[in-house]
Amino acid sequence: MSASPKDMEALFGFFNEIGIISQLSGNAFEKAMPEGMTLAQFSVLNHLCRLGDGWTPHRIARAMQVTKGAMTGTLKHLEGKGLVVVSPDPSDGRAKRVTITDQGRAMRDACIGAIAPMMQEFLQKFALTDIAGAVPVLAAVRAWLDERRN
Amino acid sequence: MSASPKDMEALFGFFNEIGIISQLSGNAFEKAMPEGMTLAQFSVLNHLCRLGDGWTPHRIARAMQVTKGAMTGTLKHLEGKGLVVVSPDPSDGRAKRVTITDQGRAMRDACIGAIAPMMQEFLQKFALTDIAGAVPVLAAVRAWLDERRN
DNA sequence: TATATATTGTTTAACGCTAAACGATATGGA
DNA sequence: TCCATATCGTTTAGCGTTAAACAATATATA
Repeated sequence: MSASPKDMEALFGFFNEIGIISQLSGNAFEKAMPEGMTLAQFSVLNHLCRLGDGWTPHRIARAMQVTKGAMTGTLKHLEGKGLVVVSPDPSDGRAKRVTITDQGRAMRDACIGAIAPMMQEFLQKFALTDIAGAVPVLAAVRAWLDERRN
Repeated sequence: MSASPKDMEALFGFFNEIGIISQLSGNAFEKAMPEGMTLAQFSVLNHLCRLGDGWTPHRIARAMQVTKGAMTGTLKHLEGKGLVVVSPDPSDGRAKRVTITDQGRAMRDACIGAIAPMMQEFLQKFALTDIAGAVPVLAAVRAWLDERRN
């Protein structure tokens, strides 16, 4: 049995909403964050803070679901601002290691603080349970897409 | 009362899933579509097919939640492939009008056909009701972000 | 009517992303 | 040991996006 046009429309609507939310929310985040900080840059800092640093660029790229080339650029920006340090891996001549600096940690905290008011505003409008309720489906879809890609 | 760190995490998780799905799904679409067609280009064609053409670039840009500058580029690509025609508006010297060509309609159909197998695959894994069930929340969030932006 | 303001579309700079090609280094098998 | 293959990071080309500045045209107001 093949998908009816009606089903296609519904799926389209789903992915369309997702795409627009991604764009609008990412934009809102970047407008709130300290000058020059992007969502991609913040995500890396946040990742290093939460899960520890010393990772290779490649492994960070995989964790962020992004290509190596994209990560090269993002790390270059972060390094230029002194928020991370990228040094050669002593045990592997091909690899590098990424370390977050104190400045980087401070910037990550500043970003979270800058975003908090918007989150506040958001929670006044939406019940957290409704939002959290949608996450499992989203996570399943994300996992499927991620698996399918490889 | 302010949002707890736990709440922030949950919200972060929500927007993070959204961002990744947007990126992965957009990528999967573009890989399936005819060579050179992008999601942005297809979206414009689809819009013109479904809601009729003769729109101004600015109005299309608003409908797609995109800046005028972004639409200028997308229309240029579509026009270069002969999929749309952009002509001056007789009644307003500033404006232009966008018309879809027969080739454009054919390309839109080809894109939908190319995407169908993936949709098929998707529906074998996910219940449409689960997906459709998430749409109202997503639409509400999208509406909030859109309104908040202005 | 004349001037100020608003709207439309384009252009540019900066950032993000992918895909593909490359150089450098590791690793595993003949 | 030597060579083929794999992995890591960089670079480039191409597309998408925003924000901001511009030119051209419309509209409204004084």
